[in-house]
Amino acid sequence: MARLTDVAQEAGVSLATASRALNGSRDRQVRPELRERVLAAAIRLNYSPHAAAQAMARGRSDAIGLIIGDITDPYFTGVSAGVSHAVQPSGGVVTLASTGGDHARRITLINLMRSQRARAIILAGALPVDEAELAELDAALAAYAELGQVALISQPGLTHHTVHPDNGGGAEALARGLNERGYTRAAIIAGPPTHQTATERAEGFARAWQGELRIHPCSFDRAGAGQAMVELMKHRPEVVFAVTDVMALGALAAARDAGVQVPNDVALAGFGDIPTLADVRPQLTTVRLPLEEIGATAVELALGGGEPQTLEIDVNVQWRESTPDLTKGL
Amino acid sequence: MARLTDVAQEAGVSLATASRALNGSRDRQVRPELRERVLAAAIRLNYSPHAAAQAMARGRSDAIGLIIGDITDPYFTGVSAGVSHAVQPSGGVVTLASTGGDHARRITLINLMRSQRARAIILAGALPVDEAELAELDAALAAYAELGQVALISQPGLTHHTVHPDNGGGAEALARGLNERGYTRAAIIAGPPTHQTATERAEGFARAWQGELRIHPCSFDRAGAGQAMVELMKHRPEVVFAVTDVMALGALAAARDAGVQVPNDVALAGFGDIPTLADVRPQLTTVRLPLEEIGATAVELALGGGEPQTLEIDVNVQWRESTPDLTKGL
DNA sequence: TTGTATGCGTTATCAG
DNA sequence: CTGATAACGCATACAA
Repeated sequence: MARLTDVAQEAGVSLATASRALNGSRDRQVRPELRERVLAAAIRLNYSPHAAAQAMARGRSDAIGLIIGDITDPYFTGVSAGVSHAVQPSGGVVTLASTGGDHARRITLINLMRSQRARAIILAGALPVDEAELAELDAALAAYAELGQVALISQPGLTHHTVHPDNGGGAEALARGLNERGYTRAAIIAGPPTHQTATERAEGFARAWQGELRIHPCSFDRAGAGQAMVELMKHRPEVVFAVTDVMALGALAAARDAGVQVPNDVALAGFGDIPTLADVRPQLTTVRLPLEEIGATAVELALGGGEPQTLEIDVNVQWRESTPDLTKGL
Repeated sequence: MARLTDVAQEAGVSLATASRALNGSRDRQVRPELRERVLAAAIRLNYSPHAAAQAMARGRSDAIGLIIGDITDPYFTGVSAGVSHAVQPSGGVVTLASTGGDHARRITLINLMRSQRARAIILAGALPVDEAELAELDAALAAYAELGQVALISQPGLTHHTVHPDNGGGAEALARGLNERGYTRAAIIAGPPTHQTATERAEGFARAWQGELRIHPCSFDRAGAGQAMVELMKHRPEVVFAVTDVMALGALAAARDAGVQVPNDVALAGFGDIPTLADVRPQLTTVRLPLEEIGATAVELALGGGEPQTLEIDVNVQWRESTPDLTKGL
């Protein structure tokens, strides 16, 4: 593979000149004629700059690291798309890696990004509740933070930039709206109590809800929600709130399997408004998270630098078929 | 940020020893006692190896580049998950980037991976049909190929490793099965004639189909498929085959909007079996692509080296509600 | 087993 | 404007 030295030689100029011609360092100019010669030589030799060498010589890298939970999860891919688009203009490169929900792997990935000397790390996904794990995460991020910016997409709690969707507020609005629509007996498919995002949503709902309420914990996925739904059906709630859309879909499938009709037998609401919902019937009421905006905001924060700040992202309820208005007759 | 030199000094050993202790080069051993000292020093100084420096000194990188079309597309995320899992054990790092379907950006990304000196490039997505574009792509890959392995997930046609889902065969099987189920008037929502994957599927279907057939080109997405569906409805086909699931869902939505019922008024089939389908009713007949397997196979091929070879991936039809058997009464 | 010295490809500093 | 040359941080051949 041709090196810059080779290009310089081929063009009959010095290494320094070749570097300046190809890279265009802004303080040094190169005579057009020479520049042409260098460019031509580079093309002739099929030259490709050695990114690692550049990074080392420059002492910095233009990569930004994005760590997500699961690449097949529409929540994360939505955020990733936002990050990707936002980074494009600044010519940055995104290194995407997913943890699969594994704490150890998340730490590993943070250290990996540190090794890469990434300009920033964006970490999407709920913070661990376990004290030891949180401390370990904090330590890993702190170690990185003396090198680059960190932006969290989750809950406030660590001293880094944070993008925080208003989970509690959204769930509150949902609860109030359901009350107004005549519902009085609700149940929450709440996910694990150890999951901060899940908890924020469940608590927000509970805070605003007027009436009977049953809270059923379960695993933070489709299957867990399905099982929870089966259990909850025994108590015949009027409406079920699942703390994520994916879980709401799991609940919907379980209901269908059990011969329970949504919304005739029970109303159902989710959280997130993932694209998948467009093709689901009945259309699901949910709380919309602007995923792309969330990702883009994280990039802004991370690249902007400055003191750590927390940005709240507004969410809003999308009322749809799965939660009909009971006050307007059947 | 602490360098290896600092660690060596702190531990009272030479640079070389520190390197060997932390990295464990296999031909040189380090006395356990010294190793402990180095490890302790590294932790004390919060040392993090400089990946770029390592890459340069070693003359190689352990990153593998994955280039996909769209990160929000379940087809690509499925493949990505497969790649990611397959790479894990070998300790590799995946750099994921998406082209957004833009040819120029794809070329840019290939060159970027070349700059990174990635050990392999996995390129997922249909090859361009445009001669000039194909030539440019070929050139970019050829330039990279003298440095690392290339694995294509698409159609055979370039001299690199290729993972090729049997699009034509799958579509043929679908067509035959529909004939057996009593259908005689079909239509294809075919996508753009310039899209190789779309074309393989449409042609496979046409090849095996016995009876009336109308082929309707459109853009390779949900919206295009919806418009196509509206057009096709005027001709009252018994069954419509959309060349991707996403397009089938677009068609389904369009049908619903037009008051046309699936499968009562028209049967519908897709291609891919993306996870989304689990929550769609009626359950959609489709041709299942084993996405994770496809991704994993690409990794095997790329990391295995050797002469370029093409691996065909078997697909199979999933018969579901959207294409009832007409020969069994209503 | 340990240490010394060299080179990886590039940028940046400093003279010409 | 151009050209030597010294870093950048690490791995490794070679020497001890």
